Amino acid sequence: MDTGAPGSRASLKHVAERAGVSVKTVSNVVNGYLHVTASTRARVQQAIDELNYRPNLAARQLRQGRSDVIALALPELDLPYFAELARSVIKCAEEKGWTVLIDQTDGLAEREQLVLDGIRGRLIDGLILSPIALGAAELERRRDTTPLVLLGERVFDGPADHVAIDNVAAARAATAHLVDIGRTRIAAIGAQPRPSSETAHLRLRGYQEALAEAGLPARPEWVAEVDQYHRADGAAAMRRLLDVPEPPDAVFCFNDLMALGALREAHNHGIRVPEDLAVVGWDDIEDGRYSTPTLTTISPDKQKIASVAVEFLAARLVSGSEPPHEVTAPFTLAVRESSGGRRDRAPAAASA
Amino acid sequence: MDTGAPGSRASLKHVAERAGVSVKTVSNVVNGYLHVTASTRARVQQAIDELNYRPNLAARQLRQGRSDVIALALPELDLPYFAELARSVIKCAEEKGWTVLIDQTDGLAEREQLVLDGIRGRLIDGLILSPIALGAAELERRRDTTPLVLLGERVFDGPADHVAIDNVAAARAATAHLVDIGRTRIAAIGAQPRPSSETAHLRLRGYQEALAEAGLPARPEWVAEVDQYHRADGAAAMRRLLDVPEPPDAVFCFNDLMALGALREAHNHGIRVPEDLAVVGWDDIEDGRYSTPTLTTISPDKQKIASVAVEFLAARLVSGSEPPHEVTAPFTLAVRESSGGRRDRAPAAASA
DNA sequence: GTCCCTCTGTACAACGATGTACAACCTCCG
DNA sequence: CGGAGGTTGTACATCGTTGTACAGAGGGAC
Repeated sequence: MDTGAPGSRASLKHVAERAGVSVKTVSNVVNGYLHVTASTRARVQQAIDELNYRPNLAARQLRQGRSDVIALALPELDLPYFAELARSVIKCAEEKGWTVLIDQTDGLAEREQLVLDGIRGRLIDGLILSPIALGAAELERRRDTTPLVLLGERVFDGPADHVAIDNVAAARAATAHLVDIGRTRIAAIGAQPRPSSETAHLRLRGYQEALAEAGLPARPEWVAEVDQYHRADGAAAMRRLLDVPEPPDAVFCFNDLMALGALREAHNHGIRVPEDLAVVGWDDIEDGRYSTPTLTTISPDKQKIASVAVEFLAARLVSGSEPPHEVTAPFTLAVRESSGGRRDRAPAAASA
Repeated sequence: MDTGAPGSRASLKHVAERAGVSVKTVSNVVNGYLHVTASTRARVQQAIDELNYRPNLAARQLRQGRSDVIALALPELDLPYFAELARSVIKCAEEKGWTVLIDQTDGLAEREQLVLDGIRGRLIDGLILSPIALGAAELERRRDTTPLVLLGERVFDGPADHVAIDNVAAARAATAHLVDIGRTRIAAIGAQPRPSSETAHLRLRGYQEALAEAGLPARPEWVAEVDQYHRADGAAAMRRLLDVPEPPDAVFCFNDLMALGALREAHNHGIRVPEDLAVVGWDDIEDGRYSTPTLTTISPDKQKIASVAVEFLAARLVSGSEPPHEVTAPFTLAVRESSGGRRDRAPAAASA
C-alpha cells in the first residue's frame, strides 16, 4: 500500500527502504558519487522518482554549514532603482547557484541594524546591504560575522567590502552639465534633514563644489530638503522652489523619481522643460527614458555594481579574513530632452 | 582567553557551558519558557549576550519542520506592478513573522515549472506563484505538496488556492469607458501569440465583448500583439497602429508600462493625448500618476490581493487538505488625463 | 514527619543529510 | 590458491535545536 507519492515528505530513509539499500548509498547517488554500480544507481533513481524525493535543504545546510542563500537588504523594492539592482543581483547570484532572499528595510535604522545583527541566524551565507540610515559608526560596531558587502555609501576605512559610487564626482558632473548649457540659477532637490544620510550629504557637496567652480551663487533657498526620495517628494519640493522670489532655471534632483515628480509639477504650472527649466536626475531608471520629456540623468553602472558585490561575497566565502576591498563603480551622464538633449536611443531602439 | 565574541558561531552548547546549565535550559530561556528562575535566566542571558548567540535557523527548521519562510515567484521584479505587489506581500508576511524569498521566473515556463516542482526543497513553508507561461494542465500535474497560492490567472477548478482578477469584466470596463467618451476606433495592445497566456486571452475577450456590445467594429489590424509587457513593446505596437490605413482614436493597453510606451510614441509623432488619441492602461502603477498626461487605468486592489494570498497560505499551514478556495479581487477604473479625466489626486495629494 | 504537588532543571532522542571508518566483495597477479 | 589493491556498500556519529520523560528541590496540608 501507499506505493504512490506521499508528496514531498519522502526522506533519504524512505527512498533507501524502497530501493533496499542504505541511506548513505542514496545520498551518494543524489550527490553523484562515482563508485556506485549502474544497477544500484538505477534502482535508487527509480525509487527517488517514484517517491518524488527532494533533499531537505535545512538538513543539508545544518550538516554542511552552507545554505547557498544570500540576503539582499534594500530600502524599498518599489523604488525602480532598487528593483533593477535586485534583478541584477539575483541574476549574478544565480550563476553561482545561490538564491537571494530580499529584506526590505524601508530605510529605517532599526531594521538595518536588525539585518546587520544577524537576524537571519545562520540561514544566509552572506549579506549585501544598501545602508540608508546607518553610518560608519554603527557599521564598525557590528559583531555578527556573516560576510557583508556594502553598497552605495562611501564609508571610509569601513569594516566590510564595499562597492562605492563616487557621489561627489557624479553630482559635480550633473551640476556642471547644467552650467555648460548656460543655466545660472541652479537648484537642488534631495538634501536630507537627518545628519546620518551620507548619500544626500555627498551629492549636495558635489553640487556646491560645481557651483563654486563655475562662480555661480549657491542660495540656501534653492536647496530643497525632502523626507523620502519618491515622486511625491520631488513634486512637493519643486512646488516650493517655484514659490521662491527668484525661481531656478535648472534643478538637479538626487534621484530620478524625484525628478519625474518635479517634471510633472512643472508641467502643472505651465513651465516648459527644458526651455524654462532644465532637469537632471540620478539612477537612469527605465521610466526616465520614456517620460515626456525624457530625463537627463546620472547613470551608474548597475550591472557592474551587482556583479562586483556578488564576487566580493564569493571571495569572502573562500578566504575569510582578508582586509576589506573597495571598488568604485563607474557612472556616465545620459543627456536627454529634459536638459536640451536629443530624444535619445531608448524609445528609438525599441523596434518591432 | 577568548572571553570575547567568537562571532556568531556560538551554539546553545557553548552558551550552556558558559552559564553552567544544560543546553535545554538555554533553549528554554531563548524561547521564553516560563518556569525558569530569575537568577538562572539572568545568568543564561548574560552568556547569550557575551557570546553574541543567535539561534541556527536551519537546525530549528529541521527540528520543527517549519522555516517561516515563504517564496514569492514573480515574472520580473522590475515590472512596477510586481514590485508593488512584492512589497505588499512582504508587508503582510511580516505581520505573520514570515520572511519572503523572491524567485524571478522571467515568465519562462521552464522556471515556473522548477518552482512548482519544489526546487526549494523543504526550505519554504509555502509558495505564492504568479504564473505567466503555465496553464491549468501543468498545474494539475504538480506533485509537490508545498502549500500553493496562485495569483492573477483564472484557472478553473484549479488544484490550489487562487486569488483571481476578473480579467474579462475589467477589460470590458476599460473598453466601455473609451466608448463612453465617444471613441469609435478603439485599438488594443497586448495580445500574445502564445496560446498559453490566459491573461492576454481574457483581456482580449473583454475588449471584444465591449466592442460588440457597443456595436463598434473590431478590426484585426487594431489588435497589436506583443512579446513582452514592457514600455518598448507598447511603443513599438503603437508605432504599428499609427501606420494602419485608418488609425485608432483610442487604445486600450493590457498594462500600464505598455501604455506609457504608447504615450511616449504618440508624443514623438505629434499626436495629442487625449485629444487625438485616448489611452487606457492596467495596473495603476505609481508611474502613471505622474506621467504627462497622467494615465487612465484599471486599478486592481493590490493590497487585497497580497493579503488574501498570505491568508490563504496561513490557512493551509493549519488545515492541510481542504478544497481550494478562490477569491476574486476587486478593481476600479481610475480616470485620468489620458482619457480626458482631471489631473487626479496623486500629484495634488503630495503636500509639503 | 509524611505525602503530594508544583517548580526547575537535566538527559536523551529525534529531525534529515553527510563525513568517516570500515566490512564485504571483486579482480588481478604471482 | 593466497594476498594485495581497488570497488561497492554499510554503520555510526554529527550538525544545532527542541519535545518528551523524568529527577530532585521546595512548599504546604494533614
